[in-house]
Amino acid sequence: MTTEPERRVTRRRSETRARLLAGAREVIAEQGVHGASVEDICDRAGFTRGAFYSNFSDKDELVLALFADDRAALLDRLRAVLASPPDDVVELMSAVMDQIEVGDPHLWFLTRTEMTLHALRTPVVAAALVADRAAFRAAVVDAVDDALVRTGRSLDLSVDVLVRTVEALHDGATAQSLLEPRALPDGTLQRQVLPRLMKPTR
Amino acid sequence: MTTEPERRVTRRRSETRARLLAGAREVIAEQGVHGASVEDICDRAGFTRGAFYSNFSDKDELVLALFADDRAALLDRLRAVLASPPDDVVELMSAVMDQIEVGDPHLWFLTRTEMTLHALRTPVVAAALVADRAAFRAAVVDAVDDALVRTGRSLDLSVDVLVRTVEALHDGATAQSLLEPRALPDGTLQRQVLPRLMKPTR
DNA sequence: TGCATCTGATACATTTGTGTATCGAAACAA
DNA sequence: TTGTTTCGATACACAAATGTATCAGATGCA
Repeated sequence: MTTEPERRVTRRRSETRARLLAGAREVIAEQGVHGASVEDICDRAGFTRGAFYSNFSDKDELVLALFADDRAALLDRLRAVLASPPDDVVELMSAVMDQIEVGDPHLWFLTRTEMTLHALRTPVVAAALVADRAAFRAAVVDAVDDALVRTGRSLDLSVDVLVRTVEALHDGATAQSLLEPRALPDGTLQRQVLPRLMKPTR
Repeated sequence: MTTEPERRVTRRRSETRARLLAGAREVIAEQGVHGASVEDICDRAGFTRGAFYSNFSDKDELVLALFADDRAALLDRLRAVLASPPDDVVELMSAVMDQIEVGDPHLWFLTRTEMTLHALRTPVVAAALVADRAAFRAAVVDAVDDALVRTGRSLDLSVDVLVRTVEALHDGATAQSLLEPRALPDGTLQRQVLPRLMKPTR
């Protein structure tokens, strides 16, 4: 075992890194992972490529960092909600769903979709994404089970299937809402369909 | 109004064009619209860039043609199914859903997702996509309404919302199935959830 | 068959993107 | 402060992609 170079990270550096990631998120949303050049990203963040290559070895590394950040942030938000879960399971699932998407739906959807595509094309990324999603589902399943026990009710649908369905529905519905904001305001479909999926019985 | 140059299209030419489109579909699925170079596409189709620029003015034009083809083909398949619709509405919707996706799910999903992303970034493309989807939904809604009248049943859910939900669910579920083919074989989620969404009543 | 047109390959010029090397300036420890 | 380390800008070399011009051979028509 050799000791690490032990580089200390200055405040300036971590802010530069954060700004580069934020810039990358926007540019990638606008142009896609391939379409976004390193130069585009730096311009957006207000740096030159020197700063970029000082912080990341190449674009792949930045993209990985960006996606990993997003997934970690999602898990954090989820845990925050599940810390004090509502008793009503429909409310609970609504609250969970609200955490999936945060900030501008456009930016969120494009980033998430780019992440999915990237995963489908890159097995290592797929593995990481699948693992994080499994953790997400497991946490929700536990919370829903607890709530059911607490209130003495039950669902006639596997909770795991329910969570997967909610995820799938949310993704697809958001795509439609972004394409037709007038005809289908964001969240409309989800709100109409979710209660119908889970009719708890005593 | 000036008359068009009136170029006649030889058999060879249309086959070249078709092969270029087929090559483009594959390469774009693998690398995304931006990631696919014109040269990549030509290699895949077995041509050089000369053939490409003889048939398309640039990559944008080819991408537009590819997506337009896909949408037209979908509408054709739909009409074929609706020519002899089953009486049972769940069966009917299943049959419709089967037409959405055709061939290799991987290729299908990646192409469709690239199309959605492209539309979200390009208003003109979005308009075309939205129009075609509206036509799709309208056709399905009519068919379902007919079937309901025929069998003297009714649904407790707007048919338009139902169709949108099925589309959304199908997209999201396919993404999950591609990422986790073992845990969630293709179509599993759809088959479990669809009947639950539409409980026809007398 | 012979002629005119069309098609797609090749070669070139240009643009765009990547990654590295260098160095002044900023940040921090003493 | 002063000395030392780290950061990010600039400049350069190289690679990849695009689009145009040209032309030999294929194709279709008379």
